[in-house]
Amino acid sequence: MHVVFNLAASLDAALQQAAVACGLPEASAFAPEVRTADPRHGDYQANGVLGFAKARKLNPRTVATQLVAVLSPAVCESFDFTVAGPGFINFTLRPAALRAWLDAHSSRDALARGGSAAAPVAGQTWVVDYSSPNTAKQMHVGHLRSAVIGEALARLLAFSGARVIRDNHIGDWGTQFGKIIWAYRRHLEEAAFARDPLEEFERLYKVGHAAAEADPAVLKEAQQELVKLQAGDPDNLAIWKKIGDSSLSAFQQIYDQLGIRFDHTLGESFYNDKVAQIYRELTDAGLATESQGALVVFHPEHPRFATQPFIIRKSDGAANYASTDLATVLYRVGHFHATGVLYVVDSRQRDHFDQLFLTVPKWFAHTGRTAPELKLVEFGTVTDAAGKPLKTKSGDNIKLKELLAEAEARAFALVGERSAELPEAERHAIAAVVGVGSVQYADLAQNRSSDYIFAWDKMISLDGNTAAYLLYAVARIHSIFRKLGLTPGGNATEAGASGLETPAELALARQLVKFPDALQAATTQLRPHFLCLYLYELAGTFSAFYNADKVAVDDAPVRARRLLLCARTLLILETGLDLLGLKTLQRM
RNA sequence: GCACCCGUAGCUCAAUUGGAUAGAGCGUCUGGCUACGAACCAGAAGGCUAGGGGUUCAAGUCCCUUCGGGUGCACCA
Repeated sequence: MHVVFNLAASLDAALQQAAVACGLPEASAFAPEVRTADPRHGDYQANGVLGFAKARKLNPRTVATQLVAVLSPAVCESFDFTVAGPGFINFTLRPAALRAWLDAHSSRDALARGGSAAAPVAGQTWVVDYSSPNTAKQMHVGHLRSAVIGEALARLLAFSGARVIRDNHIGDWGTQFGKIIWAYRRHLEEAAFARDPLEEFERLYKVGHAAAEADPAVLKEAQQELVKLQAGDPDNLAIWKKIGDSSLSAFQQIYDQLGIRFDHTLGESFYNDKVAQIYRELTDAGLATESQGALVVFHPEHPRFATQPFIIRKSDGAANYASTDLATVLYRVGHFHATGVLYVVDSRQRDHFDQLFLTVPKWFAHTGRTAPELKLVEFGTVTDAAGKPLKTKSGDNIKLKELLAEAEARAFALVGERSAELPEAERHAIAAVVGVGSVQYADLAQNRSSDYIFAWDKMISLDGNTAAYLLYAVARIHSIFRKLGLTPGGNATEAGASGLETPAELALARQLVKFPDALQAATTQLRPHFLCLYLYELAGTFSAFYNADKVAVDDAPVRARRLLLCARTLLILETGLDLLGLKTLQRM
């Protein structure tokens, strides 16, 4: 029996063929709309007959019955189906078809081949613009979501066959550097700098900022430092470089914990010499005009941006983030040949990106270029229980370094409770995976658009839709194989497996074959929570199976088929968690 | 003032973009370890989807409106 990776998509195609075969009027306009179904109704359901029939004054049930009568032999072999309700077609996979899918998808490579076979992004080049902190400041909780969500999306796109370019668009060219350099020259504490350069730069910024606030003469001096820096003064450039280097190495420690590795770190300074071309082209195209001394773009067709300007050059002649973001688009198209760009940013920047996305197509059209697809992947704010932006008690931003350290400490305490018998070094290693994974997963599991309430108890919790629950399922499966001295997915382990039979076995197999749907939903909609939800349900279905049917039974064919289910569950859980950016464990 | 986002069980969140009886977890209650990890499982209770109107075979989802919350709006990104 031949089975494809994405069964829903294959049913969709089969129904379209059937529409032609049974001579439906306007058959080419028929969209079957096959989706995974509530288990009460089967494995997949086609909803499209209703709308199609209604619009042509046909009886939906009659149309559905006609379609079903001419379904291809391949579909009939794999599925049972019925016409139900007002005109739904329900499909239920036969056990042999479930088994065939599981046999055909026994490795990560097989899953990846399936995932990229029909994916729209396969072969395309996508730049993912995420994380993007400012230098001279430590990363704080506000930087968490972009990093975590961006990394997951980058992995998902790559798994679907896209060429992915991870670009950390750091803020390394702002006005803050004048104040830092001013303070660096006067108030640097060598010992503190040696201990943690970034913390010292952060302190120097506060010193410089306060001094400039208090004394206009200082402000002037700081501005002079900035002018010197921008004019290429070697001393100031050296200080600026030092700030950048120490910032990047501090960022890298966080990225290492989160499993993030960028291909490029091209910050605002990189585009410093590329903005003049932007001013010129936008002006020549008639898009940019002078207003109140600034160079701005209006969009007359838009209700708000007809009057709310997109400022691409400040009235003092300096670039701002609109200038550099425009230059960045051009670079990514010209240099990386990007099909599109994902901007993983806080939803408060919506206006800016709406304006950017309105400007780029007009600009590219005027200059005879093909505009890339620009997509805003926006996310809500991280808040406390009261719904206010998360801060420390003293009102500062919570440092990411400290947040991750606390997550590990909480996980370590938990591992001590549950698995005191493991060596301490292993407990620490486990705590690192569980702690950081919990933070990542709690963020990813929720629909990114909404604000996100940060709560340790919910996050590090052992049950519910959490990282620990999923990691536990993974560890338990590894444990089965370890006890039996077998390798997951090994040919010998699964040889002679009999057909799937018990309700728990079948339920687990049904859940496994729906991985492609979750993968597709998460990737095309750029919403990792669809994958999280799926993996959580898979882990739950596995636990039910594990409780209902003993794996290590004496009956060899039964044991082999249950080991096969264990191995596929493990494969999909580990693949899925890896796509989300989480590490997994063999013991915990 | 203008614009955008949001309001789902006591709490935290889903609902495959208009599909069938709105689902999970936490908390509460009842059961299950001399079987492979109980960090688990089986079950119960809990809802006028903020209120009102509309669109259609079908609305938590789309349109209008009221109320409540959040965010953005001339040079910080």
